[in-house]
Amino acid sequence: MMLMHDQIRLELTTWLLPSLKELGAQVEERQIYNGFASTPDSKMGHLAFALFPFAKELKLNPAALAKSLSDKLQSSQAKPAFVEKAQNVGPYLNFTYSPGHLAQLIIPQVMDQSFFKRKISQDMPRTMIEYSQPNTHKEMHVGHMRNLCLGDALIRLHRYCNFDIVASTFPGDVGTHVAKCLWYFKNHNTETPPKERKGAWLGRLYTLAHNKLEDEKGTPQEDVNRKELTEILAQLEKKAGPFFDLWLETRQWSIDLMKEVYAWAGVEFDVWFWESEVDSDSVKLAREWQKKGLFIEDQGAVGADLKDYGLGFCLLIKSDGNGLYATKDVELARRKFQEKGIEKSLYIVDLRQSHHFKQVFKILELMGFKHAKDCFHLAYDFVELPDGAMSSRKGNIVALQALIDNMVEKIKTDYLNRYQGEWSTDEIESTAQDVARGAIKYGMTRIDPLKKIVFDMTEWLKLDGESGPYLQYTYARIQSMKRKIQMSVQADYLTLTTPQEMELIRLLPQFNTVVAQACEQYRPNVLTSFLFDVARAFNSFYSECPVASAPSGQKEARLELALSAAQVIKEGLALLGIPVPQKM
RNA sequence: GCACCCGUAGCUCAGCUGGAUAGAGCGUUUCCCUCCGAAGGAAAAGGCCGUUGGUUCGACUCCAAUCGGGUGCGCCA
Repeated sequence: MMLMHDQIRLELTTWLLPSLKELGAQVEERQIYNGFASTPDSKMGHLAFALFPFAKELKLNPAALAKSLSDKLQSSQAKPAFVEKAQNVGPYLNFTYSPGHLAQLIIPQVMDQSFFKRKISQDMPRTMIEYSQPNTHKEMHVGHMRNLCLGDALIRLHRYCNFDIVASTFPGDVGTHVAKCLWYFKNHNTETPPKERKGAWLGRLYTLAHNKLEDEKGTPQEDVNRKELTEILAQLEKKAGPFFDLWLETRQWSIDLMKEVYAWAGVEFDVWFWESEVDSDSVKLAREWQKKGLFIEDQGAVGADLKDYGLGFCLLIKSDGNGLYATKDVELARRKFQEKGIEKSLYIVDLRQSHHFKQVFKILELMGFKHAKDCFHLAYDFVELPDGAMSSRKGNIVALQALIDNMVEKIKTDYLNRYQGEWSTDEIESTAQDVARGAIKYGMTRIDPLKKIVFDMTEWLKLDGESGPYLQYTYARIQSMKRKIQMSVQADYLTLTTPQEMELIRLLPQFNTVVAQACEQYRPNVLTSFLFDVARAFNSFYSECPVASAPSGQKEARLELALSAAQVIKEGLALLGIPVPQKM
């Protein structure tokens, strides 16, 4: 359960509760706590409390109730220090903050990190988040990156909110795509494998294989090809023969590629499930339930008839005796709960699989699996190119490693090479890498998961406006201030009075609430837009409020405000897996 | 045919469990580095929130219908 952790709302709640009760309302703390909303304009106050629901209960005019409440509050002694005034405006009670007092409350907590350690929730179910299901023998592209960034961000968000999270991945290392790739490798390839990035090279062979097979459809060669592929699949099935050996070797190349990508992205999995490992057990499980009568035979194949539930027919065992993706997912779900001791299971897979997961979860339910209700598919829309969908079969993909190289190069030539001589080559390189991480991860998480992303390379290389580098730049700017400005006396927070200071102070304490919301809604973009607001507020403050030249006391307060903004940005970006450079 | 997702400014997107005058970024047009980092800031222009009904004191938000786009629906994963 999510807790009421926002100190500002809590203090206001405590203040309002007695007065509302005196007025006859049957209210609980949480109702009030959840009743605060932002005002349309800071001139009207900084936080609003709408009286509609209480007026309805008391059968009063909301505006009149707001007036009575406001009157009662004037005589109340418990007014929080950060409230400058509470004013009834129509049906609302609007609170205007005193920026200095709010700063006094918030800045020390942010500076000593205690703000980020508040308990946001308790008793949350042990949850497995499965994400990143790349195929071996194919190249990884920007589409995979969306899944990776989304999954990683959700894991970090959940952990921040006290969830016990098990991160898992389920790569596809068996199936016809593998056979096609190996077939081409052995029978048609003339190139020698490169020394580095073999996984990417192998992925390109897959595309060549696919195209060759397509081209030869309808020719006498088609039959030959099919027989060769069947033989390869048979060897993989038996786990013996030259193709099995080749599979072992090339599979590792793909795994190396995945691991390189994961290392670059700072992603770590607690559990790796392999399709090849659940394959045979999954078929056995399906056979058992066929005997129990849950799955039926039809046209030589076996599956679950889900027509009563509007889910059609879910095929589980092909007429050749092999299982399918759904078969594996049924067995995998069993393993997750029974072997890993989880209480909730989240699957991050693109929305094309929605139907698949509905079928799988229904089958689990029909099998009497008590955790069927604890399985959730988080569907996200995929990444498209300006000229349409990406497909490794067609080969029109933006390869991940190429994208990263491209971006790093661009960052160096456009920005960082100007520091040559001043910074070491390593510093330039690692900063460029971090900025590229920022650009890609922010770009992938800033869009609502349910909306598609059109990947336009030139747009992504711009790095201005609402982007990861904008936030990183803001952070680096503040670090630079920190290096240059000395603090000599105690900060006098009450000197913080400008609208820019107010706006920034008002935003910072919302961090935990925003993170909780992003987590609950599985939408990291809630966090990205908040961080962007903070950075924008800071940059506005920066241009309007001189720090170094401010009188002592105010100088310290402003610097601490800036440093607090930097802390929030850093913590927030960390939840998106984005590093912050000290300079850039 | 059925199901799911999306439809807000020229483009890309925000808009919290319904609430006060719908907001950003990019692009366009102007300004701002004798001052802590211009990957920055300030300002202007740009909207019948796909359409039509309904629920409500109140709808971009909820419901229904409809149009447009996308994706799925038995031997791929």
